[in-house]
Amino acid sequence: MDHHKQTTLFSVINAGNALEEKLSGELERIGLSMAKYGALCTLAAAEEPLPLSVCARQMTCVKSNITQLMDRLEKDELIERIPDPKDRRSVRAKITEKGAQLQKTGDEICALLEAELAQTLSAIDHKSFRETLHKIQ
Amino acid sequence: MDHHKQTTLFSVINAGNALEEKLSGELERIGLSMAKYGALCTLAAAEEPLPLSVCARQMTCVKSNITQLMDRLEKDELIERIPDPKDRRSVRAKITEKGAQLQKTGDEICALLEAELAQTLSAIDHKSFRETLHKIQ
DNA sequence: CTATAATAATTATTGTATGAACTAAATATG
DNA sequence: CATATTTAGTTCATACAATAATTATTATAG
Repeated sequence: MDHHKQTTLFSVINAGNALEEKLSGELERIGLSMAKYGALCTLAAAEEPLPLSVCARQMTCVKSNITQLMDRLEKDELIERIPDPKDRRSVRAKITEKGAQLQKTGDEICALLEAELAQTLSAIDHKSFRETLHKIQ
Repeated sequence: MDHHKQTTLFSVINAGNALEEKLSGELERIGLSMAKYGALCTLAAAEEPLPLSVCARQMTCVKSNITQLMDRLEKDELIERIPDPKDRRSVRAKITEKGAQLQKTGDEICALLEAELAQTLSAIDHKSFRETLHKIQ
């Protein structure tokens, strides 16, 4: 869904969306969406199964979203839900071997896009560009 | 749904998402979403009712998406569907007075955010920043 | 002219995201 | 200790975006 305003505001928004679409197109070929890949990254970085509420906090989304996302990831056998004996309210998401492998493949795809982007932007100072963008968040 | 990779790729994606979220939060206060505002902008710029397929093309999204979006806009009385006597397959979306007014209010919100962004980025050359971002799309 | 193609829009299904209402369990407070 | 509050997760309703399949109409080819 594109917008066509010639402003810096929409330049940033459209550039972000264009890259997101490109990345999500690549991820799709290995059966991942941005949401699934993001969840797998969070779980892979954690090195221990995370409570779903922690996932929601780290991924800055609401709990109900995580519930559904984990449902889909579980159906794909990329994670499994395990009960937490310390807190019987809590459910922890544990990344499977299959999930960990797919996450790594996703990282490789990101690295390729990052390299491609570096080419596109070769004329400018990446670090200052990134710092500028970071001000926006 | 945030991602946390420290790359230029995700700097652009996250910056775009941050601005989009900010804008959509402001638009929400006048009852608009990004999708609704985008459709109203397209129709307001056209100065004549547009066939839904033309809307889909201009907004780079699929027709089924437009069908649903126009359903919601029609329920809000921001557009109305009118039949096309020239081609009985075609349905044209006509922006209402209420829709046109809301679209203008949306433009004002965008202008405020653009000004705010200009402040944030005051140290850099906006034009070259925009051109850099434009390479990405 | 008739059979076939292409086009316009809708419906149905799925994925992603949010918020509200709910259940169960843990924690805090009187 | 009993009650109230908070926290964890799910379910439900809604919005938005995409795909595939369907219907209706128009255009094209033989």
